[in-house]
Amino acid sequence: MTQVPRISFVFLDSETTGLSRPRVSELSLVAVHRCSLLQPPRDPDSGLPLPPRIVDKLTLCMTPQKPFEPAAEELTGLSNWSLQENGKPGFDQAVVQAIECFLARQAGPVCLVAHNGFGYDFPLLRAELDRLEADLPPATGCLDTLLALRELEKPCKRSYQLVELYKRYYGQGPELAHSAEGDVHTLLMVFLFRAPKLVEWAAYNARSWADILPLYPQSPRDSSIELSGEFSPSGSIGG
DNA sequence: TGCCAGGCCCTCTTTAGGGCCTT
Repeated sequence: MTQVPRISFVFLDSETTGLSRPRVSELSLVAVHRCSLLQPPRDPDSGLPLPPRIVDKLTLCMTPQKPFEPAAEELTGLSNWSLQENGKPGFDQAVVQAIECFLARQAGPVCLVAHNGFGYDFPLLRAELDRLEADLPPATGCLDTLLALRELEKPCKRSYQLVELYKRYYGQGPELAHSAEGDVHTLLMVFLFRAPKLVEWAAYNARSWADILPLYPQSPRDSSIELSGEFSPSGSIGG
């Protein structure tokens, strides 16, 4: 059997204001013991993996200080109004500290796992951290299940949307979709279905967090939004 | 004023174009 370095896997999903220079509105991190990934409990009838014991979980909602795109607001059920009304601060130093503490609790090295992570979640997290001049531990690894599963299932050409993968593996749709916590659970179950291959794949193909570039560069416009600290619910910024 | 993502992958490809994937 191939020897695979001992890695802690942390599953990550973010909800955002949309697809154009997005800001994070919700972030969810889930840690599962390595043995739970490789030897999960299984349904005695179907043999399919059952949800494993989650050992650490962090879900944070935050006011993104940028108007939601209508499609994102409808999809996620979050809005600038609801988040601000509930007094949720933005992606600030407290969020950075929460992430740092969460990762520090895991037996290192940590490998973050996200679906389309290289194209979206990781560069987005990098952009948010850059804005605060913060960073993650340099030894942090990154695994993109979209890239990995496309590679492992070649020549499969069917959809690789997270929900479609879940349906394909488990024969039904996930219970929760388009909340960070719901999607991270869906991601975890998709990972479990292919866990031995993905764990081995990660050992040789995970990228370093240090190689993740921000989704977009910081601009003076970002700073002006930040400094204004407010936005109008109608969508205009700063008057 | 007007526009508004972008990287990756596949193929009817490579001097390109279109679809996928994330919200």
